Amino acid sequence: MTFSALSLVRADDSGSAAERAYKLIRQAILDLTFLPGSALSETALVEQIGVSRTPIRQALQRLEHEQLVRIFPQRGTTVAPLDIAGFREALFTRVALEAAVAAEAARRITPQQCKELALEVQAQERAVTQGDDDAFFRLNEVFHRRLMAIAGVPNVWSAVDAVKVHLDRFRAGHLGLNERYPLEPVVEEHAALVETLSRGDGSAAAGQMRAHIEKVAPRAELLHAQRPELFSWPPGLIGPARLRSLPNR
Amino acid sequence: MTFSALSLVRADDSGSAAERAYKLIRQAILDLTFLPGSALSETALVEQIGVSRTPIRQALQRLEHEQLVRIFPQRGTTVAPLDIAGFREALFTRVALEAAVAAEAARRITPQQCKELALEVQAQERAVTQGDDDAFFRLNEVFHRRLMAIAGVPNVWSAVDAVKVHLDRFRAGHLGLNERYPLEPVVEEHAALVETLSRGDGSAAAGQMRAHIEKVAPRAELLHAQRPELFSWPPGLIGPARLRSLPNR
DNA sequence: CGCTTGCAACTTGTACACAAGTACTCTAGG
DNA sequence: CCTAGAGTACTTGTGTACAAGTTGCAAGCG
Repeated sequence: MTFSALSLVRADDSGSAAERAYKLIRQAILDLTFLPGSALSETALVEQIGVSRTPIRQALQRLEHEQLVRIFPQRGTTVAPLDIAGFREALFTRVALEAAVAAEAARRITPQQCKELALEVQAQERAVTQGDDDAFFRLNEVFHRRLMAIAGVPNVWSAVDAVKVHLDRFRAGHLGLNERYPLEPVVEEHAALVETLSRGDGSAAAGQMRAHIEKVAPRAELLHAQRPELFSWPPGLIGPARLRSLPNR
Repeated sequence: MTFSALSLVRADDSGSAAERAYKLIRQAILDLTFLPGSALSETALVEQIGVSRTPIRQALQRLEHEQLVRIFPQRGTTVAPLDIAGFREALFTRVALEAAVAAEAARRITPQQCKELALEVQAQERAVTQGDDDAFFRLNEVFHRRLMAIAGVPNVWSAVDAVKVHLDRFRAGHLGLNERYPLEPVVEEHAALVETLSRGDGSAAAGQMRAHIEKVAPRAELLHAQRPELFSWPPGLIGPARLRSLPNR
């Protein structure tokens, strides 16, 4: 196809060509424009995105590092299939980090910061009431990052971010399913967490955070039942048997 | 200089040129062949390593992703200085993850696995007795990875590995200091941990692991006092004032 | 009919030339 | 002597040609 499904997503010309390519390909993988298991041709991406192979390759290598694609030297590049084991491990990682953050935040938080967090939760509530899911997800991310700043470890977010994509891949929005994940309880849990933090109860805050994040756990099996084809290597492309026979990296 | 300090390290011709360049540059940064804060010229690395700019650039971008170098577009690339705040956050991250792993491992471990762990600890003891520090560090890594496998989350190691380098940079071996970090207590802590795991006491195991890893905490301030020049941008190269005036990324 | 072998069409990996942008220096003018 | 400005020598970013390797098919042979 000459017309690019990618450039229709958004004509974002900010940043370097490599950065643009990275964001476009990443978004296309997350919203299933590129299906898990399908082959990614560098030359095809060159035509679709409109930059040369160099920035394309930079983008693909970043994506391989976060395990969204898999590069087989001299053979091809594919979108990584959804993976339940990977989901479980990403969840474990995020829970461990954010529970520790919550505990530390409870020790350090100031009354002023409590008020600010409460205001953020109110903003989240408004977004949910208005049905603006995208706005809520942004505010949700801000909220979790703020807790890390309060705990004095703002850069722990980068560690969370590295695994978060493997949880977000299972979001219904990305999968084109109609089932809307109910957001009201999420806001309530945030409010309860702020209350616990204000009491300075670290271990309770950690427990609440753990439960809060683990609420997404059922998604994996649910979607595995609904869309099993997204969890395996499709036949006819780069054969999984052949690839698995050479388990590089 | 025409002669390469890098190629003298080891003539490793395995893997792709990019992989080779990555390992060589990374090792050179860790053992202070390339000093923190110093400029890294791509063309100079081309001559030293003997590959073209393309794999060099791939390596530098990987290193930037793990925050060992910093790339300033159109200006230059520098080795990241040592950073106490980064050390603290890396420590926080590793402690949170490994404590959670220890707790989960305590729930899942089998008697057979207990015996295997005990054997590993004995091997560690032998390495320490023989003064083979490198062997011990390898066995230490194997031990921590084994716990993750037992806990059912083997890939959590990649998250630990991503921050571990910012702890290892502070190791005396890398810094060329004579102070030898006493390894005997480390082995004892491992033995005690295995004993706790065999009892299935998750919360005790988590606490022991936390204390075990946090033992390295004093390193940061200690070395900051001894080698403060490694913690800031040296003057005369790419000036920190100018760089900081354009805080991109 | 089944197997082997060689060719053709892909893939990613590497090298290199050039483009775009920055910083330092030297010179000319006040 | 000091300052402003242009030029030069760097830097990283990008495009592109070519090298190395793999897959699949198809023709030929036993």
